[in-house]
Amino acid sequence: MHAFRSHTCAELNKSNVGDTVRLSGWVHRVRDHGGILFIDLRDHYGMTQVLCDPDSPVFAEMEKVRSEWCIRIDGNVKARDEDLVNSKIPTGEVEVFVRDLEVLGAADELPLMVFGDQEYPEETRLKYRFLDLRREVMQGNMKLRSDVVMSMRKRMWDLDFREYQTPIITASSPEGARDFLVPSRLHPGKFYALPQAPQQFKQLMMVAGFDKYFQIAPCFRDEDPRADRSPTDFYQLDLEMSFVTQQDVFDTIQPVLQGVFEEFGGGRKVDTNWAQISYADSAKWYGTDKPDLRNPIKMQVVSEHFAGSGFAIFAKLLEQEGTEVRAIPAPTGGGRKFCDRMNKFAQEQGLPGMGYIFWRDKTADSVAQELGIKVKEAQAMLKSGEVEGGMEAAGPLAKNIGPERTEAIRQQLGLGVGDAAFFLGGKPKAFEGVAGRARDVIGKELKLIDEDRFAFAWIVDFPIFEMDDETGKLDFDHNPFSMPQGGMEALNGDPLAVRGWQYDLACNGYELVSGAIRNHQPEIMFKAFELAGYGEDEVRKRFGGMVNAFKYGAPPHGGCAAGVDRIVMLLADQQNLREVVMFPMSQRAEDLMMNAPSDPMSDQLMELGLRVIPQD
RNA sequence: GCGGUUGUAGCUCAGUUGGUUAGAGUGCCGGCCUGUCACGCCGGAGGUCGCGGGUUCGAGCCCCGUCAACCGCGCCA
Repeated sequence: MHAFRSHTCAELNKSNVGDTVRLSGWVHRVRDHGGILFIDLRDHYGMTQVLCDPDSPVFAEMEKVRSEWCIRIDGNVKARDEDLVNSKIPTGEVEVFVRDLEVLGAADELPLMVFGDQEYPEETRLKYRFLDLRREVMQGNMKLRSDVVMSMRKRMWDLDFREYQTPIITASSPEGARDFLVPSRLHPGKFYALPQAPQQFKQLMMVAGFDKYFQIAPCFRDEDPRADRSPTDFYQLDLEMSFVTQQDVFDTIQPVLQGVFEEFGGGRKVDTNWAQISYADSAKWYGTDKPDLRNPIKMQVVSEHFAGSGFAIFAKLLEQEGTEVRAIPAPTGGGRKFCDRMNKFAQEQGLPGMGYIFWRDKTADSVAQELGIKVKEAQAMLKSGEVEGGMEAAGPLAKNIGPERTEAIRQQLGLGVGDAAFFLGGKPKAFEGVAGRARDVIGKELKLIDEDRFAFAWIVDFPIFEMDDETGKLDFDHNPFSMPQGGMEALNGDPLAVRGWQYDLACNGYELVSGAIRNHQPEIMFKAFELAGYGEDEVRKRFGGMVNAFKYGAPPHGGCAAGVDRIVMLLADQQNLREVVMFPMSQRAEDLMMNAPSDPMSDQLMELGLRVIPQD
């Protein structure tokens, strides 16, 4: 017999009754009845109940094993009586009577239990990741991740893409995120960098004529983390193709991702029509470039109703250049308590507040006020129909701007009794972010979001440049490698008006994909960099390899990269990336299990010609 | 760098207006138990209430500072 097992813990069934078997696994749970002892033995594949009584030669030893010990047992497969079958596990019709036991690895008292669904603090889970990973949910998440990656690979191969590896140690690229630097021993004082993405390499592959490239590529960025952003490294389904337009890239990647979501989405609805929304519209309607389109709320500009109105704050504001007032409609949000809570939310987010109007059935209070009569009389008149009921607008804003403007707003937003609308004013850049987050919160609180759906949209027409408000300097808004729409001609006009062949894919409020048709013409590239304040020498120094390559017959090309971790996170229905990463860093970019980062040995530093500046 | 939340037994948590010896569940140790599958019953050990300072007759609780974890902002071509 094999040294460790004849079967896995998921394999045995009625057909094995009478067999002598050998199983290895972990002690999931012990139920000791004195004269009889049950142990659930678990491995990667499943669970088998093994048992023991004083007839077994190893009964005394079996009584000593505890949760999460790794053991090997030999025994006989027995059928369970009909009333003892456990229908919860596939092996529930049988059990194994233990005749021999070998403790392969005993376990100390556990810092976290594998059994059960107790929640544990991240710190504990990360420090004892190997235990955390033994839990059923985590085993499932990791298997899902592996399956998703396999499916992506297969789908890409089926589209005639091939997977090529690119360097992990490369040159620092000055644009974009912060690089991880790697000191060079052979060139003391010089540094390599880990790639933020294989961006330049994949473009060089296109110049080299490979036509269709993809890679499940590790990317390294030294940026502060978020729940949906790993602080050190993450994986992308990276792809690039030659002789394509933006639409070609969309038509290529959509079936791949849609297919993956359909395959692993557990029956949740997957959008088949992916809208294309301009960056400007997305900002206006949703306050973000990665809108959650499961949320039906669409913001609207309502400046005209406030200009010159009795609401002085907005009326005055609108006299300034570049300002506007936007409304966030909130269907079913028509209650003072909810509106006040949202106003408070805006204040917590750093805005002065968020005005609101809500619509309700006319109350006796307001009829009484209007007619100068007692509330009781008003009640009676409403009831008898003497006074017409109907709808009224409530909230301080409605009073200030008067009934006509209020009604015009209501009609524009298409709202009715029981609904509310929130208003934000100023320069869009200053309030858009908060508006977007408010839209999320409103959608969640009012349960307007269809949780059972993956909602996709391409966000297109990103601006190439942005103006730094403080310095007044132009800089790249996104990435400097994108082709401006309109080419050289466009760059000779107003740079802030130039849009790029550049796009993101938004899904349920996450940016899942980012990409572009690349700028493969050196003159256009130099011009773009020049506008952003980088001279030709500078560009040659920083991107020399690629610029040089573009002088030798560069094909038009483009592509994108999809965030593998985020895709798996959505599929696994998790809110945090760490749930789908085998060995993630903590929020402070530390590996609590491996103890990284750590102090270097002094001879390591010596060899590299480095000295560490002490931090007080 | 900034803001929010949290920090009490190995683990998950409760702890009232500041008031006697800080509790529960689970795990651990011991005892009983031959059909459990979240086994049950009895007993026991286990605490720098994150850390430092302050207010008070008295602090787990109030104040100040600090550390850590997480969430968010800035940042993320």
